[in-house]
Amino acid sequence: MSAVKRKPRQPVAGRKRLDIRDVAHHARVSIATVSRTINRVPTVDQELAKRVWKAIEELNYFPNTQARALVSGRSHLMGLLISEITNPFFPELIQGFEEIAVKNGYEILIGSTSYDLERMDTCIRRMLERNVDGVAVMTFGIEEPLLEEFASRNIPMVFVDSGPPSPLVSALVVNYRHGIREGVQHLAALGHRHLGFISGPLQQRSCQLRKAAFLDCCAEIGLKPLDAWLVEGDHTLEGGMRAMERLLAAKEHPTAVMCSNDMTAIGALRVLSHKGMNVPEDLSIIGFDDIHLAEFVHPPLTTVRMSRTDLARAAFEALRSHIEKPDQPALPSRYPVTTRLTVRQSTSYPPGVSISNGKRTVTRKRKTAAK
Amino acid sequence: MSAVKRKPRQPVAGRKRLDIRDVAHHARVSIATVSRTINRVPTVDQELAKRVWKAIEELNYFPNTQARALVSGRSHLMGLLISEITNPFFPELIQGFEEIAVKNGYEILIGSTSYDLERMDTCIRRMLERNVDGVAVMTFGIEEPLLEEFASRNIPMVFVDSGPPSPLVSALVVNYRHGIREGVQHLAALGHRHLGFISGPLQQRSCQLRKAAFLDCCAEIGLKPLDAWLVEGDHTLEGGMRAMERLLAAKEHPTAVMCSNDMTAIGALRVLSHKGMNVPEDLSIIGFDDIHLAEFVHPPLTTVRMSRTDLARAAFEALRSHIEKPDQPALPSRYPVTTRLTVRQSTSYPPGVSISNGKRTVTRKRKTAAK
DNA sequence: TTGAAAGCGCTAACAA
DNA sequence: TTGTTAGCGCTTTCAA
Repeated sequence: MSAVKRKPRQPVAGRKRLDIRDVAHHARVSIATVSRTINRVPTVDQELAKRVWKAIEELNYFPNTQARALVSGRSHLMGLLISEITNPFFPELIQGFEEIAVKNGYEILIGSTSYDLERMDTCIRRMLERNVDGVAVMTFGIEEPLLEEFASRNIPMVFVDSGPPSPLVSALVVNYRHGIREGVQHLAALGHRHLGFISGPLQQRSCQLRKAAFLDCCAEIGLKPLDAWLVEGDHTLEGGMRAMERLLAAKEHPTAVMCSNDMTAIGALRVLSHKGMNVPEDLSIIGFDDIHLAEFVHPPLTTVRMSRTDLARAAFEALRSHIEKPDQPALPSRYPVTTRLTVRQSTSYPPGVSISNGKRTVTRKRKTAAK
Repeated sequence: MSAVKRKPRQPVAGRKRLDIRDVAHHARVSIATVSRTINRVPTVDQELAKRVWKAIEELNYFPNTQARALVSGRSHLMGLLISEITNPFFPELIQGFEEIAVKNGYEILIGSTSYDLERMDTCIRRMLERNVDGVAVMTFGIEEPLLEEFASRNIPMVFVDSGPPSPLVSALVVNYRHGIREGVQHLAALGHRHLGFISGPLQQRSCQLRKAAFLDCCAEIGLKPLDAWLVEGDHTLEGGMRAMERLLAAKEHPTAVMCSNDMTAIGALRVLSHKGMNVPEDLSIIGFDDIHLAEFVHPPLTTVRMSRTDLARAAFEALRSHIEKPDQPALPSRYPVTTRLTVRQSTSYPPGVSISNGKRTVTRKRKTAAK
């Protein structure tokens, strides 16, 4: 009952921050009013609000996020689960996500799974412990049962291409077909009839979709790639090299190869260059993603662009609407993201077809002229 | 006085997590004992501890980080301030830092400044708001007065190459000279006398140091590069291209060029390839960093390796010792990080010197043979 | 419209 | 060795 005098706890040496009481005192109002002002509750008197803001300004106060999170049950933290931070696609995605998240008052917790179950588990645990308000699963199709942990706690998620159906889960639906069709038709228009495809790891849903889109788009125009021209890579540069070597080992090889991502394409380019083959004269290559680097390889890569900014924005918005309007009846649960071809210099006529179907065609220069 | 019955607040629909009380109840002990058990306070009875762990296991309980942070004053969050997440050097650094941080119970908050003062300010504010326990400033020498915000709050910091002197600040001291000397002497041993250098942005301390090390190492062996051979880049691929073009515009150009980072070197390689010049036959190139990509450009890049893992580990340890042993009298405040040359295929004899000083030398193949 | 006060889940001081 | 309890800084209910 009686207030026993205790020595006040000082958590870490001298690290005492200003708190809401200091502001309240300075502005001669109650802490409740300060809280309401900060949270822009409309019923606060103009005059008082002004005093509060002035005090905040003068003291350079900002609220303690942990306390806020503790009491409100919202951490303003979003988990961002990616495959591999060293794949250049992801930093670009992170950048986009971070930008929009920060602008809207969220912080992000990045988890890099490296396609490893145990790491995935650690990432999920970290996110659970930090109480993320939502999770963007940008691993492109490794949907683990592990993710049930989020679902069972009613933590919203957003997936790419897939994801368990649930009221709190949305999906970014990437229209691979659009860009891939442009790519296939671009090759066909150049005269290619022998197309190959280096896929990503086929246990990933997204990689299956890309490959299927490629095959369908070929079929649409009556093309049927040989089995030996369909090789599985792993979305790394090294994997791309290995895959291209396998492709070239076939008795006949295609005159154009589409790759499931740009790193794969860059690996393919390396192998061709090592073997003394010229791109696009001897073989055309198309990538996928349009990472920054794509423009700077030799030759600059023709590729299907999937915008990181679009992806990041859609993922963020999907999560935000679930978090902030949890009882909205009809939230969109599918967010479309499109893809489109960017033509650069890794594609041209197939060998020996530079004058075909009556059109006079200009042969490309071997070396790009220096500007 | 009287306990008024209130409707218990339910923060977010159904998101009720288990708390320490549930565990206490389940294990038939007090919450204090649960807390002590979790925090491994040695005075807990073995028997009780066992019961507590069992309860934790059975309930799949884990503590609420925000509550812990609030009461302990420690967020177990470290800020990681980098320049540009899309520069491949940084994801590799982040990966290393994240790995060691997570293993030790810390989470990281990444701030990408993009060399922009305003963004830097935002990053600092975010870190302050989230109450980071320490900050690793890996921007390589943009020390802003803004960082005073941390110092004035007694938040430990670690810098690369520099940083304001203070008891809570440590510095990673990179021995640029070691690797750069190896590079310069490697070139000299091959017969090069005309060396150029493409620096990074010279307002960065780290870039000044690299350039100075290069010049000193040249001087050591009696070499003095022409002014026209010392060009400033900006550590991007595009910047490297521009810089190399400027270098080639000089009346005479050097026979070997060292670059302040690998992206710059890769840009330089591009330009040379566009101009039809062969590396290393016409010009040798050395990079700096040894990013993953360095091995995969054409030709594979000879470069000075600065280990991201070493850097990350040193930064983490520096912060951790300040955070966890704040009153340790003699903490190391300088952590050495070394660099060393990795020889690949972008360096060779200067043109026309392939048979020199009596040694018979093998001319390199133009194309690397395919394996 | 405002203020007092009850917690959010936890740690740690103190009492037993 | 264990339990009781006062806060950590904030939001929000309730009463005024």
